[in-house]
Amino acid sequence: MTNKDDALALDNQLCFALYAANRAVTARYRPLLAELNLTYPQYLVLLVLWEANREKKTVRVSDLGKRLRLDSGTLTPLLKRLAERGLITRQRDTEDERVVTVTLTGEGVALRQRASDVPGRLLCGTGIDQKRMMALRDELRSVLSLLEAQGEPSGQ
Amino acid sequence: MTNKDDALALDNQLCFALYAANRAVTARYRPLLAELNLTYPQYLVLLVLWEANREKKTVRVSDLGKRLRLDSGTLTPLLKRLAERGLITRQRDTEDERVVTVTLTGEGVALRQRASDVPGRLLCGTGIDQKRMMALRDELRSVLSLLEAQGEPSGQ
DNA sequence: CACTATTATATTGCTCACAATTTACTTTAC
DNA sequence: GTAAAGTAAATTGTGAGCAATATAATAGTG
Repeated sequence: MTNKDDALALDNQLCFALYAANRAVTARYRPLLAELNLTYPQYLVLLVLWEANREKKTVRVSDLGKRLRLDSGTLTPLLKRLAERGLITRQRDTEDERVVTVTLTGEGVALRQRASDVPGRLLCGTGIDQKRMMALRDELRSVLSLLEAQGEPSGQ
Repeated sequence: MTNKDDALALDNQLCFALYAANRAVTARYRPLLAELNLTYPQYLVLLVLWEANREKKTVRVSDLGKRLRLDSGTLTPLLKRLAERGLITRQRDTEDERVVTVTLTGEGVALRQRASDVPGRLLCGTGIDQKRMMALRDELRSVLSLLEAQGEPSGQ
């Protein structure tokens, strides 16, 4: 009795803590990203594109999906909005016409500099120090890999 | 240069770890909650209602909002769906007609038992032990309160 | 070469999240 | 008591997320 009550309560706490913390962080980003006219998922996509751009790598929609754990149902409309804003171009690969390659425009590349102070501005004043942040990040990553590891093999 | 590059690197960002871990956890819940015909946010709302029910407390829409950090734009349609399914009732307070009180139906109360094994089933096989889970929960809570603490005072 | 399976993206439909606005009611000030 | 300010939900509109399905192209099999 108390066991299952506790289980439901703790469950409540951990899953809710994750859920609430995630939304609190994105809420912090919102005003900063609004200055760049970006949403949080759009910013994440651009982070991947900026990184690839520096390494002269091409990025396909499926690459973004793997990296961000998002499917085409989420990415396609998001990328269309970024394309409409002139930050990226989407074009079908001529080699394999199933593939769509995403490329930053000049404007898209330029936006990187305007975004470069976002991470710094976000944390300043929160009282969360670097070391603690990285420890939490590492713990979350570890949990993520545990969650992603199993389920795949046995799952249908 | 390298500093700002590192800061903008996706993998370095706490926010992405949080974002991905949160979605991975809700993805784990999804099949379990689907058996109860519930979504994850609906489950969170019910956790609050079950708790309040045990303490014989009444819950208003605004109480749910405070607890879950959600506004009426999210809660109203969600609660309407739960009401349509016969799990809750929504009724305007006669004392103060601006207020809507949310109450579990018998079916809503009964669902608690069917949900009681969800937390146990979720974690089994992930290799995440209780102690670690609680530490993570505490750290997330602490970060959440830091994020929520400041911003309020200066903000409009 | 036809046939099947696989892969990559797009589309549709449903459910959050949240900003901005609206509606209705209550409280406060005068 | 009436006007103004404040409060509680609901509504509207936009942008995710994701399941399920559709479309189209490639790869593999006989």
